Amino acid sequence: MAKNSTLKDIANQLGVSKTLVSFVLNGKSKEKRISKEMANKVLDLAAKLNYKPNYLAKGLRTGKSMTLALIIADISNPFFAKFARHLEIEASKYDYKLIFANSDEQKDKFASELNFLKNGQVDGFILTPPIGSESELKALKKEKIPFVVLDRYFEKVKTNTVLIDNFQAGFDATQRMIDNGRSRIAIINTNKELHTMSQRVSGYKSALAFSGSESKPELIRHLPFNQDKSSIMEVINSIIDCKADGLIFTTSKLAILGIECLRELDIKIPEQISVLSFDEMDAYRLCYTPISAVVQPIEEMSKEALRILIQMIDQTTSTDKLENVMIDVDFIFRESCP
Amino acid sequence: MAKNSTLKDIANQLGVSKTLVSFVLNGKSKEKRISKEMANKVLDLAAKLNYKPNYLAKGLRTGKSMTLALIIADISNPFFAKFARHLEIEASKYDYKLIFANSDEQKDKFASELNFLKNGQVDGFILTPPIGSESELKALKKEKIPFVVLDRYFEKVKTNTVLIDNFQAGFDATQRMIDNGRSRIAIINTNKELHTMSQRVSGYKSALAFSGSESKPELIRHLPFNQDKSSIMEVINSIIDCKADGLIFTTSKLAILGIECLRELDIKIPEQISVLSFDEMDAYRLCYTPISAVVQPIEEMSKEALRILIQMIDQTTSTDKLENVMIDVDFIFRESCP
DNA sequence: TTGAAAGCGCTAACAG
DNA sequence: CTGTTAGCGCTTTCAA
Repeated sequence: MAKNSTLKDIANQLGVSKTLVSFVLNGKSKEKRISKEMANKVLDLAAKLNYKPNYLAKGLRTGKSMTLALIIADISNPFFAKFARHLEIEASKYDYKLIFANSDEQKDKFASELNFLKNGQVDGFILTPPIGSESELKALKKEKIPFVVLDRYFEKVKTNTVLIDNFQAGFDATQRMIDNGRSRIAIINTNKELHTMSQRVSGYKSALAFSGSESKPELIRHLPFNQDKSSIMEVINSIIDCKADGLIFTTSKLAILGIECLRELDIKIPEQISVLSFDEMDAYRLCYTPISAVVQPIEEMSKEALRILIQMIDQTTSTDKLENVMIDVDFIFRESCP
Repeated sequence: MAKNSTLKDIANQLGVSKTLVSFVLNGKSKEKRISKEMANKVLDLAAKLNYKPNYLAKGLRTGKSMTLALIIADISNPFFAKFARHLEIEASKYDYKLIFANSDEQKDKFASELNFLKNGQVDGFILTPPIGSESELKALKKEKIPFVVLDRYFEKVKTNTVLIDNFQAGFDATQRMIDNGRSRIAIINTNKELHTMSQRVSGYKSALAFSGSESKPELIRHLPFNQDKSSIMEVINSIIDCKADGLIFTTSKLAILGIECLRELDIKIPEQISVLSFDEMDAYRLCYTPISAVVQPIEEMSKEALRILIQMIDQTTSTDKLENVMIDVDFIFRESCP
């Protein structure tokens, strides 16, 4: 690794002090009333030497590493990959770098990744913690480490959180099917221990109740975290036996696999069963099937999350004003079938 | 941000020196012949104080940040997301953290991201550089910064590189269609300036030549970087007019969109046109269409890339033995239709 | 077996 | 307007 030029190099070659160079290079020429010619000399030499500040040194001194960490379930899940994408764009706007790690939705892995990164190398965290991470979040709060929770909600610990109103989304989705004349609407869910997920089902139930019909247990199905196609096939067969005419998938992965199943069974969408999916339009685009969807505005959520996080970091020393903000970003309803 | 406990804290509380504590905590008790009881006292207190080494300080001192950077086209592209996933898993095995950035396949963005990260904060790079990044790579070499190029090949600059043999893959894919009795095989390509991409087409041509038939220009089509469905539709219509009976997509994005087009045109796969895609089985799985595919073993490629990179980093001071290794990872041929 | 001290590159009082 | 100095937390000679 070639040695980079340092502040000292510039200072020495110019016969001035490191302080002066530091001021100029940090844009404090005005503030510190440094002569224009001096400033220019410094700037020129810095450019010529291809000077790059050493962020380790800077960070060590200032206590800010200009690095954020993102701990998500799995970066290869397109939903999270899109978050990563937009978070990186936003972070770079603030001159922050982004480290990421995968928790695989496992509490222990999440905790160890988090712990590994809690060492002054990271100024703040963006997290989608797995079920049961309350104690980790509480620890972070106690340690006053800035973090924001994305697309997750923990009833027992107040945090800054960015998500859509999943209850409302579930309600609207169901209402829409009711409005379109569907009366036996099924819902297939997964990760029901996740608050956001259970809220979607609550919204569904509420919409049904609101319209006078009551929800039928045999049409409400929960699958474990790692669904394979055969388990979905089983559930779908069972809801078909129950004469479902509408079907809501609470995740796009469920939808993609589920639509494959419907195809294999020669069920027509939306004629025989009207289908709606949460999260993505991927299910629609990739399966080339006319369904509607509740879409999370990933870009906007990322922006909000980063805005809050940066604010928290900047406030760390001052008043702790920004506590426990819950940002409900509006979800988007995409229609593609009646 | 709560203040973490430091080496000094431990040293003071135990009435010993920082040196001693450092030795113990870095597992050098044996080597430095430190008494067992002393070592245990240090270890115990460190655990009690929840001591975490400050990586900024450590890095500043040792010149190693234990951080790698990944600069890819776009993390939200599933192909790259999978790389990110496996690279992170591998990196953490070596106790490395991973920063990522997106180049959007733009030379300038790539250069500026790279430049931003070249500051001692990063020990090495994993790169999929866009077309025209030769000078950046040369600069890295000159600066002796460890890096490995993934899934890209630059004829004009020798680097450590990990990729599949795209020529061979193109050859095999085509050969396979020929073996299955297809005689008018079309190929739709994109990013033809990318060496890996043009190699796929070269392999295709070579297989045709090898079998005695010559390649027909009207069946070889190149699309620009950002393809939309309408441009693909146009190309597909044209190759159908040319009576193609086989079709090779050189990327999975092309395949996914292309298969949608074929569906809309009511072309039967594989009866009317036999389809093969590069890169992923996503096209198959998601479109639920019987096609075959050349699959890149992302996990293995990631492992190789990281193995090489770590080796380079460790060797930085010693002999520069590891120069310009080209790892050809075996690709996988997945069959699903005759 | 252990400790003192220097220094990685940078910033920020404080002093002139 | 510019310089001196101390020190962030850690590793590493060198000395005891």
